[in-house]
Amino acid sequence: MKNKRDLLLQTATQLFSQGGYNAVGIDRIIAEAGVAKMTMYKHFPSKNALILEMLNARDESFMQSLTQYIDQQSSFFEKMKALFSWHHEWFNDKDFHGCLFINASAEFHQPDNDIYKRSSQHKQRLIHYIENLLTEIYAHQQAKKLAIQIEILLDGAIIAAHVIGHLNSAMEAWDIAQCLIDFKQEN
Amino acid sequence: MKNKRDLLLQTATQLFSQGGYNAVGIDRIIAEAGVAKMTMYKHFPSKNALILEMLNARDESFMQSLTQYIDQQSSFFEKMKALFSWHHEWFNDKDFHGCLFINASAEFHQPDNDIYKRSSQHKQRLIHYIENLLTEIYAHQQAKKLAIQIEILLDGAIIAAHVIGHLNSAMEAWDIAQCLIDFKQEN
DNA sequence: CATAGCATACAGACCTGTCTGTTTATGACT
DNA sequence: AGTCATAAACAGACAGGTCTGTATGCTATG
Repeated sequence: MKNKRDLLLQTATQLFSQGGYNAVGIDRIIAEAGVAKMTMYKHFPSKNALILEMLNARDESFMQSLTQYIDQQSSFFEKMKALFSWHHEWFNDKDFHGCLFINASAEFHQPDNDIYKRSSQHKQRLIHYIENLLTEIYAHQQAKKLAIQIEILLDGAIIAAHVIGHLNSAMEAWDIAQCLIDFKQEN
Repeated sequence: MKNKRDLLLQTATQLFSQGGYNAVGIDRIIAEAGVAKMTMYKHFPSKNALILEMLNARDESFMQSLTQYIDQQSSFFEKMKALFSWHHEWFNDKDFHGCLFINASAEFHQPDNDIYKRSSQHKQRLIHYIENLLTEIYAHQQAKKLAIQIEILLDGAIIAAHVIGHLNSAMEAWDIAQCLIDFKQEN
């Protein structure tokens, strides 16, 4: 049997993803995880704390999975392409229910809310990673601007996949990115 | 005094926008609107029905405002630019709390949920409108593909503005669009 | 024996939707 | 113009359910 804390985080990730944060209660999470309520409250002092820790874990596994996927490629062009095809695979997973951070922002968007701030942080971390990828080709200033634009493409693709059900959106976004990025300087 | 039904819809729009759908209760809506609970339940049989009607009204006013704004322009280039600058103004409104339809999809994303279906419908309606704009320049097939890509740009900009707080995202998206669209055929 | 986890009940708050009875506005007829 | 019937909105209590978080004992395993 797994560590109860990780089991709770994993169950919470799945249920919050499927049902939303406010709609899914503590009782359902502990029932699905097969864990007593007191065990959960020993590991996480509140539901909000559970959500925050779950987002932390998700941020970590998201970035790790993405970077590993991209690191398999060597050329700049292939790396950028991998950035989009990783998203394509994500959207076409049967358990895709949108981005946990975007969805969290939808439910908790008071500026001082920790969950909201954590979601924003995740997106900024991703932008920063993309920016680093781009510095292989671009100057600092331009990489910064392009990173934000690519993040716009990726988030737009997430929404198109989730809300509209357009499961090819990541490839559409990649089309746009190719038109946006100048690959001529490629090494 | 206004029509109570419209007053309720307007109050619901504001409160759901600020606080989210599940977090805002009926009691708070009727209190803010200064309307009795039975009056609300006479106009809308349930909270879900209120949300649906509110989304209908928002869809209508959204499209009307956008199309009026765009119709002020005559050239294709200026119309496309207006599409993005309308969004820019929206994001920089002090009452901007993200897209009501994206946020609704985040809270209700069971495939058979009416609210989810309504949200998807709104996005599709917008895509269709953009597609019509594009047919001025492009062939049917290409306009269809481009419309989806531009919708990806707009939704990405919404997320960047709402989640990351990047209030210039609409203009960044417009930059991308200009690189995507061929204006040489402009009349 | 001690620690971790179990089951379950409970308090208190809140939520949706219903019920009742009162007040106000409207509008038609004399 | 004045009167009265009808409809709409009002206030507020209430039922039944759900939610979070706490408290209490019991069990099993090392």
